Amino acid sequence: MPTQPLVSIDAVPVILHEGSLHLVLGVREYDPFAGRAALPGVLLNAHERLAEAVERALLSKAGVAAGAILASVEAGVFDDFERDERGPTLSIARLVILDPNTELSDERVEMVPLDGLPDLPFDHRAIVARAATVLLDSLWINLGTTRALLGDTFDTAELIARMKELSAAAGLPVPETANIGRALGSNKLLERVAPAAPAGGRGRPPAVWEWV
Amino acid sequence: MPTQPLVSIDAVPVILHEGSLHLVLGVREYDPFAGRAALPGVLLNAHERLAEAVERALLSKAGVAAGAILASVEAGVFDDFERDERGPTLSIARLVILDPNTELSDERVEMVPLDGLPDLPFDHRAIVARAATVLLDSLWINLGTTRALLGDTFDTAELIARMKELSAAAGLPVPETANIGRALGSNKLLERVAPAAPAGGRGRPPAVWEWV
DNA sequence: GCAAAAGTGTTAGGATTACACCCATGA
DNA sequence: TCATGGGTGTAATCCTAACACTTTTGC
Repeated sequence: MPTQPLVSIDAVPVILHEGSLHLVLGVREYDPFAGRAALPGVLLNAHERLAEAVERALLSKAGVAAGAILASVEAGVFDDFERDERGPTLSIARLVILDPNTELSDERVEMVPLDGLPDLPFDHRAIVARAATVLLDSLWINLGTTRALLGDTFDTAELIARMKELSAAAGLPVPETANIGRALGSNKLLERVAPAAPAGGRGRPPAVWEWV
Repeated sequence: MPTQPLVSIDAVPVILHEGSLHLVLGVREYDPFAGRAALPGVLLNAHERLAEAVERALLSKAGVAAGAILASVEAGVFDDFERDERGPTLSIARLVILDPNTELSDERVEMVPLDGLPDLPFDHRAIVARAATVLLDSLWINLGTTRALLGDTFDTAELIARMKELSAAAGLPVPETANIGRALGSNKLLERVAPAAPAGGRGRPPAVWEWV
């Protein structure tokens, strides 16, 4: 009976890419699931801090530098029945919000939209769902993650898009959005500002908000 | 550089004892902190399930049998700066609600009231605070833990007492309690029933509730 | 009867929801 | 000028917080 634990730290890296939230995956080099895109994860080293392991996972599995991390929060601990004998049996998941300006040029990196996730190896699909739920629940409660997700200035349409994408990834019904602009208007942490760009899409341009 | 992780599973076992919530601690047999009461925790074994490790911790550190566990939920993952070189650097905490009828006869076991916690070794004080916060937040949301905490029938005074004890352990201000009985009356999962015992304390006896 | 403990009445204020309708933009 | 995407007006509803007051108990 072995006495050393097998624990992996799995990042759930989320990035705003071409106007929608994407999951950043790394193509696995080794079995199991060699060649398939999966959450960047590493086996935890002794005396290694959680944040260090997350950075190591992002860098070694997807070529993402630590500086790209805007926020990182706990997303749950997962037992995985399905894993092979050799692999980790326990996964500590951290939701990571990446800077949208990050260059993701590593050849192993793969981005998939949060509202159209493919099949993922291991129990990574369930982990992503939990992470999305955690982020949704922490909106307007954890201001760090909220600001990291939305940026310093954002408009109502962007917020609604993020909520829909996260709800899709979480497997939750599409949220009500009718009165969200009003709610933002009465949020004392926000201030309505004039749009920077002239306009973007088709209809009436949404209200733009800035953190005070 | 060692490559094996040191991960401990720490139970935060809570039990209703003499009318108030108590934390179940185990007196440590070995250094560090030999002789002091601490959360029952074990180093995670390879391929061991979380639930198994929690049961092992309770049995081996406090003599509590697995059958006493009414509910068990995740309470967070903790980095601990302060630990000695030899010890775990990462702790996975699980809140455990124990059956109030459990005989705690093990000589190593020690019970301390949640609303009057002593100093605890390691970062156990912070872990207990987080666990209490998690349980408070999951009241009426996670019905499993809620029922485990309150029992099949309970009265309004008991609920208020549990909320106060948990708030104290969490380091939160004492909750408002003026309209709680009303809220229970409009909860469709509960039904008001006649008190079983004639009466207990001094003033007017509280309303008794039963899960439908 | 008195004090303690808890329930109940009542009210004001605010939040939520829903729905209809109006406004700004690009084509 | 039309379709589109969003904002705004408005009212019904519900929830919340207070605070005073009443009820039920033990002593």
